[in-house]
Amino acid sequence: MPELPEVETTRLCLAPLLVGQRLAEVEIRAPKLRQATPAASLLQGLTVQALERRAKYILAHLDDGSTLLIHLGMSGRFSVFPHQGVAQTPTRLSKYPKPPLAKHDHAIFTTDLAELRYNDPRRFGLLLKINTADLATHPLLKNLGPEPLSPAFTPKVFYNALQGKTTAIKPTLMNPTVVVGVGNIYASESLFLAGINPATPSKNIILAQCTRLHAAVVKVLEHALTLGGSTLRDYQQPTGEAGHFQDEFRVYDRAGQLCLTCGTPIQQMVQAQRSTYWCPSCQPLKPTRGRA
DNA sequence: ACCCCGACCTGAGGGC
DNA sequence: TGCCCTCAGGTCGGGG
Repeated sequence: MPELPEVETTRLCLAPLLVGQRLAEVEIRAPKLRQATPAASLLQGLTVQALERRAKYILAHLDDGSTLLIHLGMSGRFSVFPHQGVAQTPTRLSKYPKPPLAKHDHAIFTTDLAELRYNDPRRFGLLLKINTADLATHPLLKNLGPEPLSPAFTPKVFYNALQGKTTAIKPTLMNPTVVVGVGNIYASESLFLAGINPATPSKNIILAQCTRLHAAVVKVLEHALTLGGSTLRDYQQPTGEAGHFQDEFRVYDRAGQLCLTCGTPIQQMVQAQRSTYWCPSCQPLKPTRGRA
């Protein structure tokens, strides 16, 4: 499910239920996800001091000098269930009473406010406890590029990252050393918005195109974030509500349907073993002059 | 240093 | 109904 808007939506929903709260009970049911999971005894009793996001990771800073690194993989999600009588958080909490534990509920965190369940059918996700002091040099984090919604991500920084790259721009957009948080949906959507063909070699993107693509990435991610991300199949916000950006898709998952801008059928191809969607008319392969 | 590809998993959906 | 194939929002590590 999770690209930046979905992960950030998840973080925003979890934060009021976790920050400042003690993990009174922790149950770890899967010994291994992408990597071995930490024992519950290493987490239980600790207090969450802050909940941050870096790329598609959620970082729960704990009061023993460690951080729980959380990744949702392809199919991970949280569900939250407030305790009865607990004042509602700013987000409406729709699922109550809580159902029995489900298949693939791999971790359960209980605070004074709520029960939070981490579920991930495909187990590409991650729960990893590391020393907070080691975060910057940790192999999973040290090579990450700029956050797309931060001032560090500028057209010039982006342009420089494309130089020398023969790889097509679409898989490059998904390369986290270039920019983080952009996955398969938002890569296709951003390229459509910028009018750039996804097969264009990255190094052939001229500065003007790069500036448009930079703006498109920011716009698409921000728009998706305001709509709670995209719900395909089973993704949901921790409250159980769906996101709504899927109703705004211009190309993703629309193969054969007509382009909403020009009426040309949307095309689908495979790049780096992932589906890419694009409009051959709005996103011509040859660089065209004068397109808005 | 870059680039490509397989691997890691489960489940849903389509074709026969 | 059931089997078999393909596909799915991500990332890592090995080899060229």
